[in-house]
Amino acid sequence: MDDAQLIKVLKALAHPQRFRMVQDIAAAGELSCGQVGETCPTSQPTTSHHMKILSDVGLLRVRQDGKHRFLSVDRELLDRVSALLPIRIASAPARKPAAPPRRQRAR
Amino acid sequence: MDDAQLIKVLKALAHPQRFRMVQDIAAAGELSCGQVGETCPTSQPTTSHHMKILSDVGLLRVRQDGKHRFLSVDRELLDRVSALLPIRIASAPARKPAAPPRRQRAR
DNA sequence: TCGACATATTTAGAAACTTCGATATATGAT
DNA sequence: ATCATATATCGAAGTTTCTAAATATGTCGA
Repeated sequence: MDDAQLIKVLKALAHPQRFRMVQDIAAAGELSCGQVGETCPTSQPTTSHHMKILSDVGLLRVRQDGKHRFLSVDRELLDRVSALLPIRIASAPARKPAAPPRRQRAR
Repeated sequence: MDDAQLIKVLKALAHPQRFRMVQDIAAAGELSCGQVGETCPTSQPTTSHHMKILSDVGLLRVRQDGKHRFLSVDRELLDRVSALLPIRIASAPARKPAAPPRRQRAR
């Protein structure tokens, strides 16, 4: 997983409602979309939209069963993100001055 | 640190430029605002804006020295966030249906 | 005090995000 | 086939975030 992907996962989690959805699904092990919606204060389309964001980055797995879609949390991905975060920040290569299109004064 | 604060830190990190700034500062140990700006493709006000967001959530420490402000990464906070993330998601209490202002059908 | 440098704030427009109502699609039951 | 349920998509309004130009603030040295 590269930095860009890591950042996408962080962004997906950095929203109160999505964070709670992940918590709820993790607590239950597996929930249908409708069950997740029951604890959400927002409309069904909004809930669906957030679930898409979470599954797009891989945090949620989707299993279809009849007319239901059951969601579960990919804990392995979550753990990988958690473990990677400090590493990616601590051991990034030092970078030298980038592009010149800038207004800052060099010393 | 409660969930809301955790989410704020994640949100602060979930931006490519801010993430890189943290990486650069961590790699150098300490950098002045101007030095950070040298590797940023954006204007000085924008860079300053992002630094404020990062320091507001506590990810960056600021030390003033003369006319320079030196930034360093609070690795302890970063480690705490990293360690807390899977825990907060894995061990959140199960929640039952919330407020009724919803359009979703109960089963 | 004045001038130069380093950083912050204000202002404003563009872009992205969130949300919802309406509607569409898919699946199982009758 | 038709209908009801479950979920997704579309379109648009409201809000927030990002960005930069202009300006302000603060600090040092002369």
